[in-house]
Amino acid sequence: MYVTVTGDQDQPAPLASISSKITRSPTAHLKAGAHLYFEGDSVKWLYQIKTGVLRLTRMMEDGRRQVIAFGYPGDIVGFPSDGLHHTDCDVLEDVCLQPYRRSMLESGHGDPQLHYDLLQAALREISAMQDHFMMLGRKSAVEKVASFLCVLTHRVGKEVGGYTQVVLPMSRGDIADFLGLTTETVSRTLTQLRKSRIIAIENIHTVIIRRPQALSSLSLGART
Amino acid sequence: MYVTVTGDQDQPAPLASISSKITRSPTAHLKAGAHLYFEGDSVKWLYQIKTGVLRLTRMMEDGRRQVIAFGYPGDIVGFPSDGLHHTDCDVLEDVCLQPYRRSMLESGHGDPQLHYDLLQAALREISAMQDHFMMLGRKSAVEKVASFLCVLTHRVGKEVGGYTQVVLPMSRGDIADFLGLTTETVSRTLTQLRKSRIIAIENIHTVIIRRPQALSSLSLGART
DNA sequence: CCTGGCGATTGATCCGGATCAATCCCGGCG
DNA sequence: CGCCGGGATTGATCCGGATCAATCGCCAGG
Repeated sequence: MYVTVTGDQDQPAPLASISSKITRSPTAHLKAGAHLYFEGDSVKWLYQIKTGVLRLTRMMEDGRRQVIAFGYPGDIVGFPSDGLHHTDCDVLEDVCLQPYRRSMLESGHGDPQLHYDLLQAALREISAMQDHFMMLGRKSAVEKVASFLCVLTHRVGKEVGGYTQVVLPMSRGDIADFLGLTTETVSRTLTQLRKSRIIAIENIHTVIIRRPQALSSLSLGART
Repeated sequence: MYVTVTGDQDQPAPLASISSKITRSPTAHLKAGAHLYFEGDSVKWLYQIKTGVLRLTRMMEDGRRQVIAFGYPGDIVGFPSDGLHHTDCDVLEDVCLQPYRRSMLESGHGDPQLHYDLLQAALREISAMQDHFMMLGRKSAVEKVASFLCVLTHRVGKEVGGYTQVVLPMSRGDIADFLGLTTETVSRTLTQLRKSRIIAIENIHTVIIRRPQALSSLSLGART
């Protein structure tokens, strides 16, 4: 599953322990900035993220960009459609990946459990994307940014001195292209959340969630 | 696959001929207005639409609605996530449905071909939804409406006197909630397309595509 | 045939977020 | 240490689409 708002936000990281037969290949390591695949490439492998962060994007001819998802540990990326990748994928923060042959998803001969797990990951992905539709189509800027921070809080927040710390390896522009906003609006919204003492900005890539409850209310549409 | 903009718009209707072993149950018929399932229901069946049109929706507590997809003949609806439905589904235009047991997707014992076909449908769905992200996050009102009409033209357009006729069984509000707009904006945009002689509005539920090429350009971002 | 009602259209105005335009901040490098 | 460059922030203004508000059009029911 990707970083998207889900109805019940406390579901465990999916596939934390995927089937562990010998069908797995050795893990791959990639540095930030590396590309995992491009739109149009034919799919040979799916990847489960062990550590690090990926970025999945799609572009229009005129350069407009949509970040489809950020891939965090536990997520599976690379699902084929008609055998091809339909997004670009590159590395935001050094990753360690567990590759699985595409055939493990599509036929599963030899490892039914892995086949099942990959299928379930695909199905969860559909559900997560449906939630993101609501985000893109119907939420205001504040609701979008608050939702984004809420999800990250639950997925990768770390407890530090009573508060939750969230690292944002992506740029403001990436967040904007994920939420359907501009960099300026993302920046202004973060400032606004900081001024209302809901978050604190430790540095450009680190925020502290000071009032998680308030953030959650905002993400659902509470005014101000 | 659902009604969503895909990169290559002329791909054949997916699963037009799904595996035809005896594992299939008798078809079901439902009248417009009937509900097929609700969000939170546990999934027992998937359905392939033979004829008619379905509407998949998701709601926020405060009543904001997102139409996730319109289901047309050939589409499969009802993919489970954690065994549950994550949208409501109701009937816009009388449907004839071919049900498949959920187990056919998840294990496929007894009919590997059907299992494979359902999986491919799920994967195509992921890809279609990614395209819709670009629509919701990055396209203008005109681009959204033009894209919507383009897709319907290719999927369900009928040739009538040299032009293509498209039937819209859904209301303007449904279209708005699908595209992340308001009814008023959808209505105004259709009027605008009519005045530029790109479409003609035969009646509320029927439009004629007079200049498909112009419509397609608009959907990709051509100005005016 | 008249009437009521609801969705669609059209008009007027408002406003949230985009756009345009400076700084600011910070990290890398000479 | 000072300079440079690119992302982030902040400010001023603009504009596309939302909102508020009438009609309009069409069909169902008396």
